[in-house]
Amino acid sequence: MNYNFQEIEAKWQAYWAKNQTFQAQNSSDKPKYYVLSMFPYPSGAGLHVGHPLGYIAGDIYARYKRHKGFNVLHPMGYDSFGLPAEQYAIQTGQHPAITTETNINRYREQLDQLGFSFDWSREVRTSDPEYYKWTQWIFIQLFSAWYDNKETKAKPIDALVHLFEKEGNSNVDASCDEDVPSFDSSEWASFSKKEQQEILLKYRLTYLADTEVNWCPALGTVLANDEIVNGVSERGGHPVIRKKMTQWSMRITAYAQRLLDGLDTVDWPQPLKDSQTNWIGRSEGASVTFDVLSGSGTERSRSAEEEMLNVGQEVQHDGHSELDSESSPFQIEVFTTRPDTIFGVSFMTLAPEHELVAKITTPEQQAEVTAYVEATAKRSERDRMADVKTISGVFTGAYAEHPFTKEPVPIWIGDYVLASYGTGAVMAVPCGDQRDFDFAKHYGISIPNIFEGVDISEEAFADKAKTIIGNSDFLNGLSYKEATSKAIAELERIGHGKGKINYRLRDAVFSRQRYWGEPFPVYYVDGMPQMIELEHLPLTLPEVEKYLPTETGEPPLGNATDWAWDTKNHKVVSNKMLNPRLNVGQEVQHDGHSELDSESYEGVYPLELNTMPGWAGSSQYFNRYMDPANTQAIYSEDAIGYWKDVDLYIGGSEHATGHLLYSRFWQKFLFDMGIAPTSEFAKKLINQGMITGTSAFVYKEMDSNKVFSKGLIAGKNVIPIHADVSLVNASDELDVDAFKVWQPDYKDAEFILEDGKYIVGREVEKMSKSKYNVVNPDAICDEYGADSLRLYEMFLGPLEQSKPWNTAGITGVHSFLKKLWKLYMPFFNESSRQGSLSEVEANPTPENLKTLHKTIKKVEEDIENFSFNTSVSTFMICVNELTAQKCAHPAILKELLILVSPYAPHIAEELWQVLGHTESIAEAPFPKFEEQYLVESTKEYPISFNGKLRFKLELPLDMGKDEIEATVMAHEKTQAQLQGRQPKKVIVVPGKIVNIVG
RNA sequence: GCCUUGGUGGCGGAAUUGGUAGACGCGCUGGAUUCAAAAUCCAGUUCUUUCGGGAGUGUGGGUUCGAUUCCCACCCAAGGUACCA
Repeated sequence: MNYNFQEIEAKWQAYWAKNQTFQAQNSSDKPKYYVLSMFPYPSGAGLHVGHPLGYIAGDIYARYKRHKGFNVLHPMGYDSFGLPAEQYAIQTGQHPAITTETNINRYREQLDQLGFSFDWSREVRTSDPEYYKWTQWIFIQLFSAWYDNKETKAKPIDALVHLFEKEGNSNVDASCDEDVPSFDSSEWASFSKKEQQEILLKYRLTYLADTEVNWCPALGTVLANDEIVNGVSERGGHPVIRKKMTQWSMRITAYAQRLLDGLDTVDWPQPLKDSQTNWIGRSEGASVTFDVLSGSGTERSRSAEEEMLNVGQEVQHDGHSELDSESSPFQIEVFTTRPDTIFGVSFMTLAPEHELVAKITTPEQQAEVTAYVEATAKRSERDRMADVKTISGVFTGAYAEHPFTKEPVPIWIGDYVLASYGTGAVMAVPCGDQRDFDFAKHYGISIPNIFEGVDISEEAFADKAKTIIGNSDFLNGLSYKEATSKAIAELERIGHGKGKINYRLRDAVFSRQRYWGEPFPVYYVDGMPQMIELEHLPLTLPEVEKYLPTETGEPPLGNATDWAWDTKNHKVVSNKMLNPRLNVGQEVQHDGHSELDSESYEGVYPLELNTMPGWAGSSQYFNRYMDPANTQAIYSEDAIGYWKDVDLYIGGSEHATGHLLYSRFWQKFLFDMGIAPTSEFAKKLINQGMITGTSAFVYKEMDSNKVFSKGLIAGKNVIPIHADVSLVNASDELDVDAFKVWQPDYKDAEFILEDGKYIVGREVEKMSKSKYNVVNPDAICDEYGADSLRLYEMFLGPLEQSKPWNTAGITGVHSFLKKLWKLYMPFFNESSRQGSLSEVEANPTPENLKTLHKTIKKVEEDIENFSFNTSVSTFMICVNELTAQKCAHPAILKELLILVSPYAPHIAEELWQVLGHTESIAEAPFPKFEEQYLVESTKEYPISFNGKLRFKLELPLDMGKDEIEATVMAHEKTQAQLQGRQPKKVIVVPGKIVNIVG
């Protein structure tokens, strides 16, 4: 009986589906374990061999935990909203729902083929209205909440309204927009409904705001920072510009500190934690306010000219004490991480976009400043970033007053200061910051030294640890730390600043001008957003004629004819029902509305035209799996109370600052609202590495029709052209005829061979359709089976490392499976297709037991450490040893099967049946390792001299230290005598090893 | 630049409370079986050598009887991030 993997795999996949072997229950006597692999976006290209790597690892762990007696939840679903389906729809008119469905079916087929233990009864799809109903619901929850900085948690907005009614907002410390006016309870009461709503919107965790966004004209949409790579869109590589738009935003910044703190509580990879820490970008320092010196009249202008003339020298100003007495109309707030260096300030720099630039610039400098601001605005963000070396800036003519010395400080503008970080203004300390130093050098601004014993003639000194402040009044002689806290205390005392923590993290823009995403459950009354009640959700996507933005520049949903909300009947109605006289802030052009009865307008309002971004649907899917069919709530309290959180999450590191940050944010919010029981959703996370492709190249000579084999290209001017890897055999030999059929452009090309073969060049690249290096799992399953593929993917190398795919090596694991199969053949009874145990009676030999328990120990350790690659080796050794031992004992073979079954479940099930079991192996208890079978009576000790192996001695294990020493000494004496030298001294390191010291 | 991870045969990679470096697999070499091939099985395979040995885990130092493993300095590669004040 041969190992017929195709028959076996089909049989067991059908068995698992029919018996719902892997369906999880939401309660159990067993402890729970939740294994989750990141759900895929079902792209049209299907799976390649790189995709299943993480799924296989997760599946092995899930199956292992099942053997270990856990109630395992191991679900799978699809992140099925996304741009590719929409792009395809724009090109072909095919509805994205249809292409998505087709792709999902293809994915399912491919996944099923690999024998995963997914509980498909819990499948979710983010584009399913029954799923995105709850995405919309979470949006409403965020809209209905504000963040209380005092208690560092989110609270219902009703509580805030109550506070406003009682005492206004003076005692409220909330994460909110900066331009919130202060008011008391009577003022609040006097506001109109609309004014109240406008104020509340500034507090809500999701809010509408005019934000400067990354607008991609080619895609007609807004992109998140992480969707832009090197200044162009990640998808398509189109240019991106800055543009102001009214957008929904998520107040993730409220959670900045908690997102940072939470990282210490989870077992996630360090690089991933670091990249989130980096992304949040906490810096500790102080905000300092500088008064702008008023009187930018002639006197001030003259000073400015002097300043410009007396470059590099300290400028003495007369009469500025007079100016001090004048009250300053403007203040510049800066953020600095080095308040200790405040006496080193010799100028200030504002971002060109800073709002004060226009107000403080003196008439003399006006022309130059305006020209500079305009020139900067024209340059794209990309140009500005690419051009870091060029120093540019302009003096505004204005001065600020140093808060301590009261000296005037010239105010410059420069594009090295970013409007989007901090306050868009810096106090420049050229002696302590290289950029300030370079700027000062370039424009001849003075560089006062405020460090003790440091030479700053060549470059700035930024080493905090070695800093001793000098030349700084009350800070003299202090270290960085002491000076910082003292400077902050002084600033606070004189009312010119305070300690501050600044974050790089920005609020997340949540609107997308796309069709294929979740619609917002939002309609507008008098321009103010209103939420649709839960019982009327989901608000499903409307049909549209075309998927592009409208001619008036509205998002694709602007094309929908039925996209208005009837608040009386709680349903979507035709746009024609809209009252065109309503001032809704959105242009709605309709013909023929005059025919309509004005009553049709009553209570009908326009709906939001934007859709949610890709990360909306993926930010809570892991919790929805716990109770996916629930129509009353996102999940029941019982379900989430039982499963709580993900125990093991497996996925790619590319989601570090996107999905994984947003998901943590939503989880913390739901935790605050008492909807989720934990504030982190995944205890442990593993990033599987990427499987790269091995591209093949042919070499075409420039200006000729010749294509040279790899060995012949030296000294020739050739260009490498990708060849499809399926046309190349394991020895890098190209099937030239097949290549000509595949690329008809080359059908007349002359292929220059070496030794009668055309040898291709090889290079490791990312696996991609365009590089023709994609290896498809289907072909491999056909030829070697899913079990071979699963084993091989694990065998390739450590899970977390990226590694190149090379199909050639799969024969190794495949022949292991054949050997394993052979081991069980004595039990195979052809007539009954069942094993019979009667033929065996002998006990397992000590060798059998030793091999087995060695394997149990290693495999268990490996799985716990996610070192799946080494356990495949362990299996191979085990099978080789048992084969050599002619082991045919069912007790040994049974336990071995359970060890193998997480890795190669189909063959394990089949052989399990061969051994006479009628139930699935899935629930069989994991073998227990017993030390006694590994204990030996003697041990071989390496005896070394000066680190080099001299000889080995086999000694009884129970021998004491002195005895070993004596035995080795005796041996050494004999050796020394034989070699005619003096014997060396013997030292025994307790429990370890024997050494001989000269 | 900064942060992180890593650097071991022809290749993928084993081995860390410091203890025989190169497990296991691929590839390669030789052999068995076969009319032959595939498949299977056995043996060999870090380099070098005058067959005694010598060298060897990115480079240079250090600690130690003994270092792939620990310490210091440097080089290289991959990933992340970047005028972040």
